[in-house]
Amino acid sequence: MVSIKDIASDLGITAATVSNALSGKGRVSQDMVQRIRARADELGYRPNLAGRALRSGRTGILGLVMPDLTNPLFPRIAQTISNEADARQLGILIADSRGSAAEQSAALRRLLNLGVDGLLVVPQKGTSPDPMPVPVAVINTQSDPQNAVSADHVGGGALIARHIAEIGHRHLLLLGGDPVSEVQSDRIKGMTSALPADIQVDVLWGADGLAAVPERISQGVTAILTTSDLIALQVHSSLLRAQIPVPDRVSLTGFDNMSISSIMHPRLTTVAQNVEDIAARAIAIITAMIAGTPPPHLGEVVPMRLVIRQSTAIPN
Amino acid sequence: MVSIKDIASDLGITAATVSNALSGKGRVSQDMVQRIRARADELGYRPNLAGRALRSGRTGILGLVMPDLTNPLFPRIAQTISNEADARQLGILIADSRGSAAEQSAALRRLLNLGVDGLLVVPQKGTSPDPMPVPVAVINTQSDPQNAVSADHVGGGALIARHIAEIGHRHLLLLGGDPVSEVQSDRIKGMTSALPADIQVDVLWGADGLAAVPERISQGVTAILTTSDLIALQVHSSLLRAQIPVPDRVSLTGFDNMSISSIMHPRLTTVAQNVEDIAARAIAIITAMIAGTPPPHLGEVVPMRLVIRQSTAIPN
DNA sequence: TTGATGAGATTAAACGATTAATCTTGAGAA
DNA sequence: TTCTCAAGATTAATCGTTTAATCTCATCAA
Repeated sequence: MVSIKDIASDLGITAATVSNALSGKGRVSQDMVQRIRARADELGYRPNLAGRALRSGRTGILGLVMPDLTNPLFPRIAQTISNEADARQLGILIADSRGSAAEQSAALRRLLNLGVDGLLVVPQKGTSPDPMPVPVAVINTQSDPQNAVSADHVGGGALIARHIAEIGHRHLLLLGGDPVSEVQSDRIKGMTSALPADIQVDVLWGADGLAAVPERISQGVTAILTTSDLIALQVHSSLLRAQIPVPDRVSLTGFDNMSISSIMHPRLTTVAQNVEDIAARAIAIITAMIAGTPPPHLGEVVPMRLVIRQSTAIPN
Repeated sequence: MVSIKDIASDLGITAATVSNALSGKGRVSQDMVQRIRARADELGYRPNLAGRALRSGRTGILGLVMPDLTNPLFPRIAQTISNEADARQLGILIADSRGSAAEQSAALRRLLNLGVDGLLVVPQKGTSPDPMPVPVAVINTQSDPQNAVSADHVGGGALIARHIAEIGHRHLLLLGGDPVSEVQSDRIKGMTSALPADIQVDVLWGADGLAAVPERISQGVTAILTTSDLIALQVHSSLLRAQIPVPDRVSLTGFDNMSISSIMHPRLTTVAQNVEDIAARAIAIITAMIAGTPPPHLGEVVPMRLVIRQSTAIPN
């Protein structure tokens, strides 16, 4: 590998001048800068990050911890954050906290050992990351006091509930995966708080809730609002089995606009996160924290967008 | 951050002794080793990777390039590889090559700049990674001469085709996404080569193939074999729209045993990769290459496993 | 002529870990 | 007593980059 010294001895100058020229920091003549740049390109010079990290105390690598990479939402976030990081010459080490708070702590520790400058954490439901020796930015939801930036889950819940109310449904079932999840709780909260008082609302959670679906429909529920496209897919599957047509007999909504939601039949009405915006803000915040400058707009939430498809209809 | 020097001055010895004690390399008395270990733990010492990398020329970080993180198969592979790497004290930088060969080259370059010791590449369909200054292990399929390890896609195709033939289907439609993909071609190849000569087989690709599904069914096709669960889901969706029941009128199979395949209704008959085994072998191969020792079993394929569910049935 | 000034370069130290070479000490042998 | 030997430690250099401090000139003003 070609180092700064190779370029220097090649041009009969010292390493310091090369460093100054390439970083644009010291005083180097225009002419010299040109020649150094040209020679560096010719030799295919790539700065050695280890050397730089050792001197500067920064590795230029961020850690990203996600609760479950097999949930299609998270790879999308990871992908977007990676792109955003690339643009700033940063690397992203992705870790999966696989369902448990203990795994989350272990993942954080591993990333620290690898020398990350800062951490982006989408926390396990119901947990907060332990204090860390490097800056941490949490991506969760507004009810988490640690939240650095996130989608407006409350607002998203309100959007979809209002849509369902507007098209005439009067008896709803809200179905969440786990009330321990702040995100899902906020979504449910957003739904309930946006609904007029004359609408009857049942809230159920988890597998029990899923199992209760046919019964509730027989009791008059005409719309099922879930906190995730994955849950909606499961509901849809159980409705198919029970021969209950969507949306003719019951309307169904998801959350997060995953790719399956537009492949399903009927295509699913859902709410989309502005993943790009969230990723950009998260990176902006963590880089500011690392640089020691005041991070912009801590705790801000990014509006969600209602995506109306064929799984919701006027009740009959 | 506490360094080796802190421990040394703390115990009134030199850094070299601490390094020797912790790595078990030089000659250090048992007693001294004990004391150094104890003090290191107390102070919460974590080796600085930049220092080590600078001296040793190794960063302990591998790059993993995948074609599309939003395809649920790849996060699963990434997750498994990360786990395997963790166990060996290695870090994994994940990059997404997002659908194009150009993106793939760019991703490889970025990972190189970040100083990875080696690369694991699941290549874009129809491409081979450019030659690299660090070892590269390709995870693709047996027809790729560069393949270091992969699932036995041909064998997997044979498994599922044989199953369909055995339960009595005599007119099949094989549906692939893109013939340029070596993986998908091998799967189709495996299917066709395993089928008896008296079975009628149509092979179609892409969106045109998908559109032709109802027509082919009217021409007597009783089973549709796809090269991906995602394609199967799309087929299923179009069959639903056309009111063609699965598996009563037509059997349907996928590939890769993604999580959606067991959520769908009917649950999808598919073929599973042994992702853990592939990940373990891939890491073993790349670490051997990096160490300069001969890599074990280059080009081996890992058997796939048939997963029979409710989307396939005896034709009527 | 002397001094001040500043552009343009160099020197040297530092970051943390590793390791070959060297030094110190005590024990045992002759 | 002197010599040998090895265990147990230290010394010093090295990896590549950055940067504060310093040096060398040429230019220009007084």
